[in-house]
Amino acid sequence: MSSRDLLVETMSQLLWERGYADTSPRDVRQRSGVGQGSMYHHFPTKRDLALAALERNVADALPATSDLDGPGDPLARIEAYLTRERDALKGCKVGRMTQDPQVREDPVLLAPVARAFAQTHASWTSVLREAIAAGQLQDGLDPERLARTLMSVIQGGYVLAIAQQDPAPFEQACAGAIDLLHAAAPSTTIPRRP
Amino acid sequence: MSSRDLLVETMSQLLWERGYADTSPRDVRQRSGVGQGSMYHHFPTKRDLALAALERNVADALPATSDLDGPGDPLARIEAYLTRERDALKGCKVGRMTQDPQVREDPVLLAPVARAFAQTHASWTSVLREAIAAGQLQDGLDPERLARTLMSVIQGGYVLAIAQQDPAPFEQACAGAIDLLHAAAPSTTIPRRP
DNA sequence: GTCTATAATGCGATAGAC
DNA sequence: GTCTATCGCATTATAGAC
Repeated sequence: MSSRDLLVETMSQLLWERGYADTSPRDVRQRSGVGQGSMYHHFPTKRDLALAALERNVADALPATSDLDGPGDPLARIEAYLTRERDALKGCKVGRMTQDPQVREDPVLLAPVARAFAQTHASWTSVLREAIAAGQLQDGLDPERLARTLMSVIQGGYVLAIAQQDPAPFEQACAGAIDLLHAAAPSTTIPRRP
Repeated sequence: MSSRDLLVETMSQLLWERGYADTSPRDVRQRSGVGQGSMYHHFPTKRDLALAALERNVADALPATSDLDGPGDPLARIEAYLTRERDALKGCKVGRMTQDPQVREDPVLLAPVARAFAQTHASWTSVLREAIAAGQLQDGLDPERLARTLMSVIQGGYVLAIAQQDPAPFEQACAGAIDLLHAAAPSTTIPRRP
């Protein structure tokens, strides 16, 4: 593995574990074993390295949405995505970045994060639209809104899990969302004949 | 206002705006105008000051749950809480702390955060139980789970809003949650007589 | 590309006078 | 309680040889 790739890989890990503000170039050097000179040759500033690492983290995280995009029963895809194995105590490597002021205030650093969420929102909207069309969810529900709701359940679930130092709240949040989706199925009772 | 209170107040703001790692004792001094000697007299370390400020932020944030606890129609209280005016781009002053490794890894600093979430969860569970008992939500929904789900919607909504630098995703996430709750009302159609 | 040396600035605190 | 002075170390680089 080239020094360059090693630096990006290491910074990606550290951004996930510690965030931007709390990760120093020295941390990256020590964990990666790459020397000072090499590091500043490939990446003139910490920000440059962080940008590359952030893009890598986004590229890492997005394939998970293939659960949503893939073919098959829409509601089943939604449930598969919501029950997918996740390390709740580590949080989301993309969502995490929104809490780092130096990332959030820097349009260039924030851009990959915004793109990732926009794309995920599109996938969610699409599968929800399908579920409504298939009669699995009540007509009249707004797929774009619901997409925001379900994305939030995941992102917020991480927060609850870390606060309690226990993955259970994350799992309960997702399970509760699935319960709600089931409860929002169109009624199957047949209205009394007029 | 005493120097001590001024320090706590200022640290509270900075923890909300910038987090723990990215806030230095010097930042606190400069914004508060309190001198070095005073500061280290009242708070021997940055961590001591942060703990006091964190407890203040928790005390600030909890009264909002009175929307949930208060008397009246349970579902209306839920909707009131979910549509309450919030500055989505600033995020949650309590939830934010879960993303600071130095807070999350320090049981003493994390404790007030965990307590706040536990208490909020209790309020949510209680109002949801009432809503189910009142026939506003389908019987068989689990109030504890649903409480996690709705708390997550709020916490995650902040993440989406910051990622897009736009409060709309937050509002949509909450609106979508309300839509889902309405869709999860018990069916009012009368089943065909057997 | 990688190395070692150097440096300005900030961080988080301590010391001791008033 | 508040002030000023000082401190050792980390951060975020830069310089220039190899």
